[in-house]
Amino acid sequence: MTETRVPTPTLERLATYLRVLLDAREAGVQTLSSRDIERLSGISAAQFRKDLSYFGEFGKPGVGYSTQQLIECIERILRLDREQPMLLVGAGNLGAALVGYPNFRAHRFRIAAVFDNNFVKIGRPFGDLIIEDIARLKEVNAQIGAQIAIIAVPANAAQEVAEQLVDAGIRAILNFAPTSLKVPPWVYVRNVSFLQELAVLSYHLAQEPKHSRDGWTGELPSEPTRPASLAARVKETSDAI
Amino acid sequence: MTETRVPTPTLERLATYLRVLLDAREAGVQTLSSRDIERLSGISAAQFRKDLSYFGEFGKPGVGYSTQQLIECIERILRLDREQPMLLVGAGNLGAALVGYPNFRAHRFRIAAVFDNNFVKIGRPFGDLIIEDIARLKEVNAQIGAQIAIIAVPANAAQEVAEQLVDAGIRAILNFAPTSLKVPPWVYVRNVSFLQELAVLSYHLAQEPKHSRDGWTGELPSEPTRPASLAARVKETSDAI
DNA sequence: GGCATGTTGTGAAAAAATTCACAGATACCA
DNA sequence: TGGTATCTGTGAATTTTTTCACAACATGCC
Repeated sequence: MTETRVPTPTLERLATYLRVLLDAREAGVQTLSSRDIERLSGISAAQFRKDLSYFGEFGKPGVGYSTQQLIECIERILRLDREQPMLLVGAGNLGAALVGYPNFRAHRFRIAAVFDNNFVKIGRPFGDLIIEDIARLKEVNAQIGAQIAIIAVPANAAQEVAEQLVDAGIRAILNFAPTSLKVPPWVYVRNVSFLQELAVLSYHLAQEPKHSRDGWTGELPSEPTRPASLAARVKETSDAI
Repeated sequence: MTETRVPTPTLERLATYLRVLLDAREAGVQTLSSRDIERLSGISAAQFRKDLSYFGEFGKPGVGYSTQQLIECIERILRLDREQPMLLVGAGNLGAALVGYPNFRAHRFRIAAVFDNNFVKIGRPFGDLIIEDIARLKEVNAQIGAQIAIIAVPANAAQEVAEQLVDAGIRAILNFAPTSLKVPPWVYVRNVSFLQELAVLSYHLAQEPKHSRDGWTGELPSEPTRPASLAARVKETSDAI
């Protein structure tokens, strides 16, 4: 493992591995092999091992990976081992969903401030926060020191917001607006596009199904070696996301 | 262009091209070259041409692409040329954001029914709709005939929901729950994970900035040949997503 | 110890995706 | 008409990512 750049797909999968590992720890599983990960995540065992190999050696041949240890390693790699304050711009429905998203805290992400440009909303409570005037973005972030921001405003406002964020010292942006942001090279942007996702789904509907229904039993190709407790199903009314 | 399977990244980019084309049409632009697309989308001209080549020949050498014509072609490819009813499961904050998402309609996606398992919510209005009992999923979809569904429930409920959706005849699922769904091979699933996106951002914060700030002027490397109208900025209070 | 079983880490091979580079087509102008 | 400039479509080259396959290591059992 020398000084290679890590592929983005690898980073994306790392978050999946972490989720699986946390579930396993919850279930009291001390050790997992790469094949266990494959079964639990749908990502191939070889892929998993290769992904980890970019960062070092974490497993023990013949045994597997210590759940606890690997969790800690991945959290360190992804910088999930420290509190990460974030700025949210756009106090609409999506913003509300993000502010209320319960899983953020488990990964030490915290929305530290919400901004909007609608003077009717400014000053109103929003989750635990008060909606701030977008004009005060730089000022507020001077206190917070967030490096990550989430853009949840309409496309026509997104570029301007991005520029304000960059000015406020933001180095990474999660952009939900359907537009291509132009930012300086030291700012990293990831776009989330619901329409893009739906479009890809839609395309696949058009294709002839390559897989027939024959032979599908509804049973998962599971290995009976592990107790079912790992995949225990919580069966109760549970709040939607 | 023979019978090749289309790469998924190509499909994802198609939605981006479409967005750019719609903006251009709105601005009255009749024709676009692949380099225009590159400037507007950030995706390279060669990539754009290669992507289209999977589906046929749409441009005119020396001229470019007819905005209107290419829009129609991409909409046909992505099956965006017909009404597409969808089922939404999970009437939480995220569900609310999706039901209220304005851009769906422009692409002929329509959330036709919302389901939840929380008896307190069932029967209550949700956007234009009434929240239905998840138990009636199959029954309701017998009327609607949706092929696409969106899962916006917590991870521990997602697998069960997926199975009910499959039973109700759904063929494509957009999954917001942080879990790996097991579905029959004729069902196509795409996962959206906010945590995954944030984790990748977080990782990049850790990396040494490869790009120094030197030479960044804030100016985009734009070509002055086209009128600014195309990138006209709407400057007003606009509702967040 | 010796052997059977199971697992990792990783070069090498394969597959997939992107970029290059250019022939050929179109438009425009003098 | 010929010359110049522009732009597409695509085979080939390149780069990136995934998969394969196996040596080396660990464990448990007799």
